[in-house]
Amino acid sequence: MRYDQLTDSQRRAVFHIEGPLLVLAGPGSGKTRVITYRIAALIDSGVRPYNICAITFTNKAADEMRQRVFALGTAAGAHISTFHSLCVRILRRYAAQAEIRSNFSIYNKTDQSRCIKQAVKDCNLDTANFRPARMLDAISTLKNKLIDVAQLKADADDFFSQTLAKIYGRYQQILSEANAVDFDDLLMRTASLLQNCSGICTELGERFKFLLIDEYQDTNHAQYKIAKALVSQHSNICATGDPDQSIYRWRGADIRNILAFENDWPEATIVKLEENFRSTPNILEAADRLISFNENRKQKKLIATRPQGSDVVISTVEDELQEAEAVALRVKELSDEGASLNDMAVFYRVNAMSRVLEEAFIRNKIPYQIVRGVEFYGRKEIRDLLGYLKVLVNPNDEIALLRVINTPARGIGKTTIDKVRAYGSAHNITLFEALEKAAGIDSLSKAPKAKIAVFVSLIKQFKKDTEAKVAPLAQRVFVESGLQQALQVLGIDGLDALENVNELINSAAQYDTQTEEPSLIDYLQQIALFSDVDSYDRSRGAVALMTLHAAKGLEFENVFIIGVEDGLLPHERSYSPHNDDEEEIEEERRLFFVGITRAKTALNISCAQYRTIRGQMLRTIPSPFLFELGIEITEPEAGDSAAQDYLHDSIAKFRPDQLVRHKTFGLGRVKVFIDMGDDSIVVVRFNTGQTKSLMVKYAGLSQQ
DNA sequence: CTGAAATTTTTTTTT
DNA sequence: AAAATTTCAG
Repeated sequence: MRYDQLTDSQRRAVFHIEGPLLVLAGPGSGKTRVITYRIAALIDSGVRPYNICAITFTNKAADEMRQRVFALGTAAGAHISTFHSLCVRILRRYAAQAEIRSNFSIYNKTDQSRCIKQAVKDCNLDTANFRPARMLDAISTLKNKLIDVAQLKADADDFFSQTLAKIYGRYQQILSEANAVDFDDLLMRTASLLQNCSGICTELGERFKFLLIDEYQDTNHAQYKIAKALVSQHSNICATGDPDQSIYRWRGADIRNILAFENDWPEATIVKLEENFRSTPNILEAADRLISFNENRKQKKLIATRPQGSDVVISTVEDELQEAEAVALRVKELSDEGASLNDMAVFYRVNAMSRVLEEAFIRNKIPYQIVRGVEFYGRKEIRDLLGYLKVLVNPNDEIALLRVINTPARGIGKTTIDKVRAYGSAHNITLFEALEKAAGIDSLSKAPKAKIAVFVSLIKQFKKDTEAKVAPLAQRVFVESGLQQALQVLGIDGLDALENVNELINSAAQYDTQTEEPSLIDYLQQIALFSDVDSYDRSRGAVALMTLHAAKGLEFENVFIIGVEDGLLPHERSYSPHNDDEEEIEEERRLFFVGITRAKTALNISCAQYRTIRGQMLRTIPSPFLFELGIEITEPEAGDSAAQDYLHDSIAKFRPDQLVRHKTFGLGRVKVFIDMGDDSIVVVRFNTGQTKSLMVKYAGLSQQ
């Protein structure tokens, strides 16, 4: 009875129980609903929830899927997570066979970058010729293709590959000494575990009798291999996705996985979902015309089911300031007409574009949220506290140890650390072990030895608590490590940081209550896999600002896509000097397609004539994609449109304690504001220590 | 050893 | 323009 609302093709996907199934689902085709109902149908047909594994693209999507399944009234217990989370679970469970200790650290970009620099240095190579970022990229590509060091060494036939093999080898060695893995390792290690240990492969195949993978167009080779291994006994795989929405090629996603599904599983049933229940015909026509310019694709229809709506608007504006102002004004209008801010979003190609928007939203007093969750965990104070926690769980984690050993400053400087490291590598022990034996290191004088001893005992004190709940321990570490005091003495400058740490401890407390068996290991491994959209809260009554990539899988009544200019979308880097030009341009086109198809009823696209890029105001060229939409482009109105006026007709007002930024003095806080219309004066105390009285009209202060 | 200042580098998207 | 890194002064 509860399946009544499904269309025929959705029904076919939902009730296909046994054997391989590929659901080619266009945007807005109710794919998520199909997956949810399919899980329910499986359970209705007698499958135990325990035997179902659904893989989503983000943690957020996994959370929502769990809630949806729960809302259908089916028994809980199906495993629903991202590929990476699943791999963490598997690697922890079969740590011994995977040749890893289960308390492994997961290294992010910053950590990886430290390791690769060390690796290049250890190989006696110059970081100018072997750019760390490029090396990491190359290694990531190799890992996604499941090429390990030994294989690269065997295949390397030119100088670059041979050198890369050396760096790769050393990099892996550094990670393994730190008992750490990077994101790609999670997949690669799981893939090789499944390949080399047939017992484990069988065991997991029996556990997960039904595998569902969403966003299959964005799986990479490693994920493909893992999926294949998991279903090797029963072939109960259901992949859902849309080749036209593949936007992660640069990260190793291989669109061939979805295009060649029928080759892998010749008996596969294929269901196409071409009806679109999301967008108005206007929007769909634009999307369809755009994507049809891609050569490399399978024909697919976009069938509109909604009645015709308003036109898609493409407007040209003077520069990014006016673009942002125009968006803000339109948001206000819509909001005044009764539209919900929750249901509006602005998409852009690069994160740097959010700043101007943010200022416009603040100026217009419109609530907004920038969807960038990982940024929170990148803050200094957060990484410092997490650094301590990581050391507690995994004392081999040298990156974390080096981070916290002298944070807050406790007189253990570079020279001291270098001596201890030298001792450590000479005696083939880890840095932490060397610190424990610091008293016996001859090259150290008395003072540093004492300081090290204090640090070591501090860590050992904390360690007694690692089995308990996370939040109290985090709180204790924050206080007793001296981090809290270091922030408190900063006074007003440390308030934001203190606030952030509080937020972290709160979220840890939430983890403690929501998780069945909370543990510090699990907590750290989970937050390492946090993604941008995971922080998005649709109920916050705020307009969402995010990159086009983050927009994947979401939908909004009103969508704005800004900066549709050549060099930005398509991004200049996709006109790479080397190979595959067309492939990359097509991916950019798909990215635009994804953005457009998020819109339910109104879509505003804009393109500025000038844009400030890296501090320089440059003339732009409209994106070639704009002309592919088949929509007339609105030129900027001559004279005084509302958007052009805001800079001239209103002198900004400030209030005491407000944060402002000055071009040369930097950040400061308003002490006094004297409102005299055009001649208003503002007194600001800058972080440099100086206090200045400025004429508002000349100061060029930006509100923070 | 520390913190500030000067210099250099990097500039797409992110699980 | 912002971030990362190195150098410098105390």
